[in-house]
Amino acid sequence: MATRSDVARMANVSESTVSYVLSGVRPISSEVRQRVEAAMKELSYTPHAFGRGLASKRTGILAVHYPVGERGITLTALEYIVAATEQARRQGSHLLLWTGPIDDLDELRRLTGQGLVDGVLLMEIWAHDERVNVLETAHVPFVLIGRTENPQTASYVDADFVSMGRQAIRHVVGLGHEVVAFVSQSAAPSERGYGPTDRVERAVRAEASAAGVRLVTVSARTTMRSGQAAFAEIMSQRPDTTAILGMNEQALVGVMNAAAGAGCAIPDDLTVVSLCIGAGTAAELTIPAMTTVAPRGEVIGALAIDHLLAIIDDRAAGPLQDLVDSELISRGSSGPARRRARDR
Amino acid sequence: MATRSDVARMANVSESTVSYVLSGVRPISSEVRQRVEAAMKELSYTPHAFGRGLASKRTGILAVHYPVGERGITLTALEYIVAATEQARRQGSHLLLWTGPIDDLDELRRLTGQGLVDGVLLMEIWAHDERVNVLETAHVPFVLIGRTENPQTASYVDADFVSMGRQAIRHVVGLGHEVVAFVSQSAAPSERGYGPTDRVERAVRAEASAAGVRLVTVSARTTMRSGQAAFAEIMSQRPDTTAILGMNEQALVGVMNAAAGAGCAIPDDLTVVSLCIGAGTAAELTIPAMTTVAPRGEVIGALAIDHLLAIIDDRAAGPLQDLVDSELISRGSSGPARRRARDR
DNA sequence: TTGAAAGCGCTAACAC
DNA sequence: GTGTTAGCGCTTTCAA
Repeated sequence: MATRSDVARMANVSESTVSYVLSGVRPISSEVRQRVEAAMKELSYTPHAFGRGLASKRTGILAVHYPVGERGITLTALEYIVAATEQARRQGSHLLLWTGPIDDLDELRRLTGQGLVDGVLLMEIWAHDERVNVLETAHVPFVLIGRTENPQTASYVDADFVSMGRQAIRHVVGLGHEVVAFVSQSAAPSERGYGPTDRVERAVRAEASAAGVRLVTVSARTTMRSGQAAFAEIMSQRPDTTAILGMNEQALVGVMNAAAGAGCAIPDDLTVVSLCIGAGTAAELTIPAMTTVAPRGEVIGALAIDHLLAIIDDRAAGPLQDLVDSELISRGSSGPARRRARDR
Repeated sequence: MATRSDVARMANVSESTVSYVLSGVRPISSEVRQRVEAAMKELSYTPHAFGRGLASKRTGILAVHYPVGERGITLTALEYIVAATEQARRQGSHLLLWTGPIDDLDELRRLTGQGLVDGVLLMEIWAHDERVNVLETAHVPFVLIGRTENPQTASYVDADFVSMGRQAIRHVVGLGHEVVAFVSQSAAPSERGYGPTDRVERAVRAEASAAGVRLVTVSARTTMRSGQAAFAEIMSQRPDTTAILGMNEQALVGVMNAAAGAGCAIPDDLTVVSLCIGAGTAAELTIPAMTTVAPRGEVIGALAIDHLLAIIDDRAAGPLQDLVDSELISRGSSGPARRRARDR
């Protein structure tokens, strides 16, 4: 591998001149520039990342922490990560993936203490997330994908769950539905302190009451069986329910299945809308495919990287905080409310 | 951040002694060792990765290239990546994720030319994969997850697709099935040169004929609708089919759906087995859940990292080539063949 | 407009 | 068993 001094020798200039040609912070005569560029091409010279990193205090490496844990990784989360990777690359940085436990703060300290990374992206943020403190005291630039309960000066990019609930309710209201059920997610121990589910639920409630629709809420675990039970419960509580929302895909698959079993056609007799906060994989696998309201992962991931780089480059005045609108994708599972329901 | 010289000063030793305490390649008196360790703790010293990297020619960073492309990323692939990340961490290395196009060889050259990474893991290997040449001529250690048509001296870890086909056939044969259908995956343009689908299909064919079962093959695209059509086609060709295998999840969901529609109960009337080469997400979302034969992603990912580190450390005599057995997970979609089928 | 030289934090001979 | 020192490849002041 050619080094800067090889290039300098070949171009008959000093070593520093080569650097300045590359960085462009100093005027260079076009004659010298040409010689240097020719030499670089000739030797197919690529600056050495570690040499540069040592000297410049900038490594060009960002890390993303996605604690895989028991929940496993979801396709939605993956979308964020891929988007972040691509945006980082576009901006000339590399992205390092770390999947260790969320509470392994020592490892986080070690990772940042090594001076390996310029900044960190944090995912799966808890309401009270210790990682924030660790990074703040270590003075390591970071951006949350998600939010703590009180982000204060922390920079974040998050899906706008309020608008997510609003979009879902407005969608069904626009289709004429008046009695709507919400399948909420019963909190597993591992969910404690994880905010999105609560936010979505509150938003759905608020928007439903603002729109004057009757909302019945039942809760289900993340299994199909539980969704089947939820459907039965809904129908016994409010047989006139014409639309079911939920943010728990597996349960919604169970709901659709139970509906079919009960002779209830989708979307003719029943509308189903999935609010994706996590998985995002079942929508295309049901018959009919599920209408979803889902975060725009590619926007969130890329924006988080932009913010992180802005902070690293000291271009950010205060904390950078953004909520990104979700996207409604109307597939086959939602349609106009039945006459019958209206006539009632 | 404390540096090595801070530690040396505090412990009243030379700077190199600090290094040797850390690396252990030189005998150190216990008295000195204690002083040094105390100083390191006191200053909460973490060796600087870039300093070490520059001096030692070892960066402690590995890269994994997963070309996301149009196919998107699958959960199976993700399992490999997460397993690799965790194994790398366990071995004291970091893993950098790169998702650029498979044919962006210049970017690959740049990545490795920067001296950033010690080695590379390649995923989604094509039959003729240019990346192999690029890395070989650049003398960058690498390991394939998958195989080229002729891997020769390249190290790889791959799922054993022959055993995968064999396991699936043996499973249904063991359950008494004698007429079996195989839903093959019609090759999309983006699949050209991607080997696993072919390997599985050949293995299924060979094992079926060895076991003396009748095998009818139909092909389907990766959609439910296509799977529904495939079911119809199978039933018109061989109405006595009692088991359907496939490696295309979406199509299998369609098959199960069409079967239900035709009054065909699973697993009582029909057994369905999914050979997972890619997605691996639908199995838990059908009713009943699908029996699968799937690669052991956590084994493959970890083994690939071990091999890569062995090559980097020059511990590998020749190419390291491994096939990893798949795992049959019997869920609800497979069961004994109906009497009726046997009586025939 | 260009060159010289002092580091960045660490490793690994080479001395003693 | 321990210290000294010459780099690793690059950036960036300071001089010219």
